[in-house]
Amino acid sequence: MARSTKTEAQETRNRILDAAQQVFHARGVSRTSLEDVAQAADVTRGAIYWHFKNKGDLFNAMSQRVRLPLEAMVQASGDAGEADPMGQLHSTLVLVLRETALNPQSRTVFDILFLKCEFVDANDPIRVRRQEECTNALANFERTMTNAIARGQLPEDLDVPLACRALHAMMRGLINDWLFMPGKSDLAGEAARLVDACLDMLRYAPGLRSA
Amino acid sequence: MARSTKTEAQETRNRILDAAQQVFHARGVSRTSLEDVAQAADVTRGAIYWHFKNKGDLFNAMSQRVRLPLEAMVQASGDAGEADPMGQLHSTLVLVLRETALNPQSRTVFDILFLKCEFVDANDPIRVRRQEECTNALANFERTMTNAIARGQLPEDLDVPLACRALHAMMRGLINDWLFMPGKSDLAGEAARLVDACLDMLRYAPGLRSA
DNA sequence: ATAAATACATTCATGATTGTATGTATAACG
DNA sequence: CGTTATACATACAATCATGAATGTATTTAT
Repeated sequence: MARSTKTEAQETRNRILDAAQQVFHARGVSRTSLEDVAQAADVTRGAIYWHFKNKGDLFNAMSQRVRLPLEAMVQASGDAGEADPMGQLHSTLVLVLRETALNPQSRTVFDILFLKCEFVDANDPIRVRRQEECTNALANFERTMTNAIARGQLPEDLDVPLACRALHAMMRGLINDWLFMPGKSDLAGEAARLVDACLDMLRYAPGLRSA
Repeated sequence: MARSTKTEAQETRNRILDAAQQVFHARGVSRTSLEDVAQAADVTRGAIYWHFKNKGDLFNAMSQRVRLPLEAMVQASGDAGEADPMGQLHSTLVLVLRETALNPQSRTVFDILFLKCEFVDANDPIRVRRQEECTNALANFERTMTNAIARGQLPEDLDVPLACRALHAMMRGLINDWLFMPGKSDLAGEAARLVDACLDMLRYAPGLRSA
């Protein structure tokens, strides 16, 4: 009924974000009203409208919480001075898969992003952000691969842009398939071998060489 | 205002399906009301409720129109008696990618299925159907690969289930990435080389061999 | 200590959708 | 040629979600 201190306000803000995450996951984004979120967070809609502009703003804040750290991880792996670029890439990709599979919060948010929300128009800020993420990941892959070529870890005639797209597709497909068919595979357990296979593809697939 | 002949009724039914496809694509599934669909089809909601039980039923019918033919294609490629299983698999996968990229109706429906609808609960009939499709595709891949191994086209110690998952992930990822970042790559043009790369991975990647 | 800003709760007006119920002109059928 | 089922259109009731407006008890700053 009243005003709380600033730290308490941050707590309620986090409670709202947690509640949104849970309810979005359970009911899908478009089907959940802010009233649903409010009840799950044990506040009223007034509190939500105080902290966030609207549902889109809330959704955005929720997804950023999980995606920013991962984005940073991928970013860090694109260091052009890395002495063992393929080894670094390998451990980063495995980490991403394992984080997806084992960290409940990451899994939940990815589940929402992949299966429980709609990307309507091309200018949807959330979609634009994810596209930027993709572009970023591709750029990091490209840096890593050219570095790997320079150090003899990848063939010189590798078609780098094509290889980057193939690698990215594989990673996204793995996460997508695992989320879509839960319990049908052990992503965390197979992560290392799957990433091995991806990187082997870069090394050995004639189809990825330049014409 | 009145009753039309049976063939005319089928026409209106198709008009409704076309309209649904278009409006779902433009506005996203959950944001489009049946009134929107009705206007786009130049009928009233009464017509929609006559032909379909509700929005979910309409959505289901719309997606089946496109997916059934593709499913049949993949199914046909899983023939255990095929003399050149890898060649057959190659042309089928290329066909799927090209169909996705070049057939506007396929592209639109896939765009809806991948980006513009929500898969809420595990028992959602549409989701169950897609899961069945995946399981089916994986089973076909498995038949093809064991056949290919028998004919010396793939290494004997290939970890077939893992390889199937890798292949499926790659295909889904390619389609997903292309839909998500339209205009950033030429899926149809690169289809053959990308599929080459996938199948090369099966042939040459040590990471996909059994331990 | 007082004024002002804060962190919410409550209330209200409005619009949007849904499913159903009912009306109706006509095609199909015997 | 009359009846019946069909293929819709129209009308209705009920629910729900949104956003803004307003109220209010503190907290913070001065």
